[in-house]
Amino acid sequence: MSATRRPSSRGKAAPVRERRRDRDRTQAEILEVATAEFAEHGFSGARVDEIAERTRTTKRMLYYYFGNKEGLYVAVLERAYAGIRAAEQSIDVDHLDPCTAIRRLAELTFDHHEEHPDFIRLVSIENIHRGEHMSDRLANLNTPAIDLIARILERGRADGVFARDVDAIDVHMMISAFSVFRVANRHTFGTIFRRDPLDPARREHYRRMVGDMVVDYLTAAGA
Amino acid sequence: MSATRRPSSRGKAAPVRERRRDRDRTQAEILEVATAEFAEHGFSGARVDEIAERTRTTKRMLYYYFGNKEGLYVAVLERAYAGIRAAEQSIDVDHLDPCTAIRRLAELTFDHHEEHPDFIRLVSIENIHRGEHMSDRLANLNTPAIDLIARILERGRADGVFARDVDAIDVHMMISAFSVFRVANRHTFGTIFRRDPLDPARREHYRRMVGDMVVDYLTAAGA
Amino acid sequence: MSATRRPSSRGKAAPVRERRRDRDRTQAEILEVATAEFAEHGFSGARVDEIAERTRTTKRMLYYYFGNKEGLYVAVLERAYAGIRAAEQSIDVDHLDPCTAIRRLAELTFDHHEEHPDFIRLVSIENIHRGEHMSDRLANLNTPAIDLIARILERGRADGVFARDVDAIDVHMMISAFSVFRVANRHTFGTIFRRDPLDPARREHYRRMVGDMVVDYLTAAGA
Amino acid sequence: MSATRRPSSRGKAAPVRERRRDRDRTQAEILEVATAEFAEHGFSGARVDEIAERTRTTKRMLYYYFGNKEGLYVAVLERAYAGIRAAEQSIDVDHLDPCTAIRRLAELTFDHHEEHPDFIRLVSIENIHRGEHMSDRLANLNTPAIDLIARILERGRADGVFARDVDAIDVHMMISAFSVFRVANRHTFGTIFRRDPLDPARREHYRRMVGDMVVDYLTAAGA
DNA sequence: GATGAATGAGGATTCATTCAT
DNA sequence: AATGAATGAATCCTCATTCAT
Repeated sequence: MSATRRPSSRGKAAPVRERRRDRDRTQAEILEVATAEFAEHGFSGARVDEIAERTRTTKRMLYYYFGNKEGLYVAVLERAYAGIRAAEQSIDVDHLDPCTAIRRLAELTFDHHEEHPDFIRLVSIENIHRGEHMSDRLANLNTPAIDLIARILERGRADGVFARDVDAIDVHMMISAFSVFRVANRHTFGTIFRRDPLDPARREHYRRMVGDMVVDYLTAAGA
Repeated sequence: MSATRRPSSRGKAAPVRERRRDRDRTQAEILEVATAEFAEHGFSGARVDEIAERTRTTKRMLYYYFGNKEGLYVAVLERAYAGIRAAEQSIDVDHLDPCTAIRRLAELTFDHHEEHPDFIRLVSIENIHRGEHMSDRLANLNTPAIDLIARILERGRADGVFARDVDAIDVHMMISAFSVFRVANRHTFGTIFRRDPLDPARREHYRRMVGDMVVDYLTAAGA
Repeated sequence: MSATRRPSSRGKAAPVRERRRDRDRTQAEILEVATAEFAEHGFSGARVDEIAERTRTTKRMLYYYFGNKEGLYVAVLERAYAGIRAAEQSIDVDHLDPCTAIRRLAELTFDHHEEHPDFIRLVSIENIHRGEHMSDRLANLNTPAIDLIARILERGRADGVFARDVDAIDVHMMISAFSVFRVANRHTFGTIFRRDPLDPARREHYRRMVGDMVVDYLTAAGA
Repeated sequence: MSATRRPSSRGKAAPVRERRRDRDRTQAEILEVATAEFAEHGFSGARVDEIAERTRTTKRMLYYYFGNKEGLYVAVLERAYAGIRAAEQSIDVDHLDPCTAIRRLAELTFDHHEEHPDFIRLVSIENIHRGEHMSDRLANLNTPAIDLIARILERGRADGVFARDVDAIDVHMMISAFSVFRVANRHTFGTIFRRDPLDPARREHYRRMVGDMVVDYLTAAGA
């Protein structure tokens, strides 16, 4: 208790900035908990009470900061997308030859999705809602992955190694499809075919598979 | 229990066979409506009242036939999987050369998913629930697609056209990933990249893409 | 307890009609209580919980029967207007001479409003809401008072006792204004002028006053 | 208390008179906005947040100046009554003959209420609350209208033109009833009888009507 | 005098499910 | 085999008010 109480009451200064930091910290905590709850149960299944209870604040604050359940959900979604954008922005494959570069990018996407199942779940959930909470802000954000792929494709074609006529968005879709499916459809696929796509023993196999898939497609002789 | 069961067969009506047909028809109607509702809103978002209202029977009947909301959902899910099984069972590609055969199969999967978005939605929804409603019955059902692919792979390797070392389930996963993603993630992908994966104008392109992808992968020189 | 339990379980018959009567009785009870609550506190001030608590049923039933708070309010309002319509319908002044008849009608309106302060309050409340809950059904109902007044005016003019050129609706407004004001504005008027308009000691005086007012107006020499 | 009061008058600013003017202006602005809000939605329906938001000050100020919601409402009510008092105080009809004078007064009341629907609404609202916020201050204020009417009645009786035995308060009630009803019950009356009492086309008719009504009543032959 | 963040208590509404017949 | 009425337990949300500075 007393550990969380900051020594704020000295003199008159410093409070505004600190209060704002509190505010941000509180919001961040709410978003953290809400992300878990929405990812676990979907929008309808998520419980506002449950989120509030796992926070140091009260339910009232969720409404104070985010308006209503939907506002909170949208904030969660935007935060999730901001995360993957940040991850993509730190990728640098320009120094690799085109084949290695695109394989590397596929593997990083593969890794990211495996490590962020909650993001994948949120995306599935949002698609069930027909993307109705995707604000324009999300659409207008830059998409680093596409730019990366575009540069790789350009180099690959200049080098003559990529024969396939396809653009960056579709290549991204191919990589995403595989990487997302493995996480998103893990349970139905695993149950029906008795093979868990996330089984660590098969991880390397699948990781190589996504790279092979995209490289083979781009370099195919008959393309 | 037995006290409430009346002999009922007195008077003119009550032919047993006809009553059963009525019963089946009623159940089928309920399942039809429930499929739409669950696919549209997910398990938590679906409303029992809504399902009942769009049926010619009453809410009480849902409980009479399916026990509770979850029982109805499970029945909907099983019916949906039975549908795709039936579709797969009617596929015959044994007369085609391996490359054409696998491409054909990929295209049929691609077509099926495009034509059955509700099935894709139900699968997404069930994965959000971590497949907890996937009964053993679903797991134990035969999986025609896998058998088909297995036969094609065998022929392809015998002919020497398929160099890639991969089994039928993983090939199926690759095809499914692409075909499912296009439908399942249509909205988020479409919003972010401003390209609707289901745009009819791009349909042929994507259909060829899934075939190229799997053929290139299986036939890759370096494999 | 056992007194309220009807001996319904004999044989198989009779339940439907009886159940409906129960239903009607329950609804009537809810409306009775709701009328008091809305009249006392207005729409916003009224508490659904409070209404439910003073009923033999539960809060859930209010929603079952009336949809929501507003639906209940509208039902209350319509029932209140139905009451005054019924009262007006039983008035018969055709056998009286025009002056006596219009005076009689004024007095009956005066009496009715004094005896139904909750109706007057509901009308005030609904006017605060700009009549937004006045359904067309209310507007389309016949208005017995107007017909009565119209007949009296006609006779009075035929007899030559009513010189004033005015129609039934405006005469009704004059009578209503006085009779409603006395009840509706009792408190502010009473406080400011230290004279309670509903003081029984002044009742006869005001009752005669409304009659004089309308008769003088209709018969005025200079009209 | 006194600990929080700082001397404040150090440096250039802080002229006491100016600060008071600021204070008065702020209060006046709050009252203006609060009047609209309370008149529109009633006491329970009014929102403190809404009032604060439409003001240049903050919500905290409402509490600082008026204590709580009820205190603000009382202030609004008193201000509203002060307004009509001021209006009445500027009336001068002593130079007119009694009939013309009382008709003039009735018309001025009629005009005032038409022009101040928010005042009429506040009065209705306060009556719903059984006048519980009418402070003694309101009761003790002088009532110019009554004095005016009293003088007119006296002159009229001295002249022999007013035969009716009635006092000023009751005459005021008759005039107010008509003038208030027309505004206060506009919506219910208008809906039911399909005649808007505030229709500009009928304004002159009603204005003459209130004058005729009171003059006829006071001068009636049989009185 | 002034402010933005915070909040406890309550308020309307919904939902899957069952009861009586 | 069928039905309309009924319901307990949540569930989302709001509101006047106060706290810390």
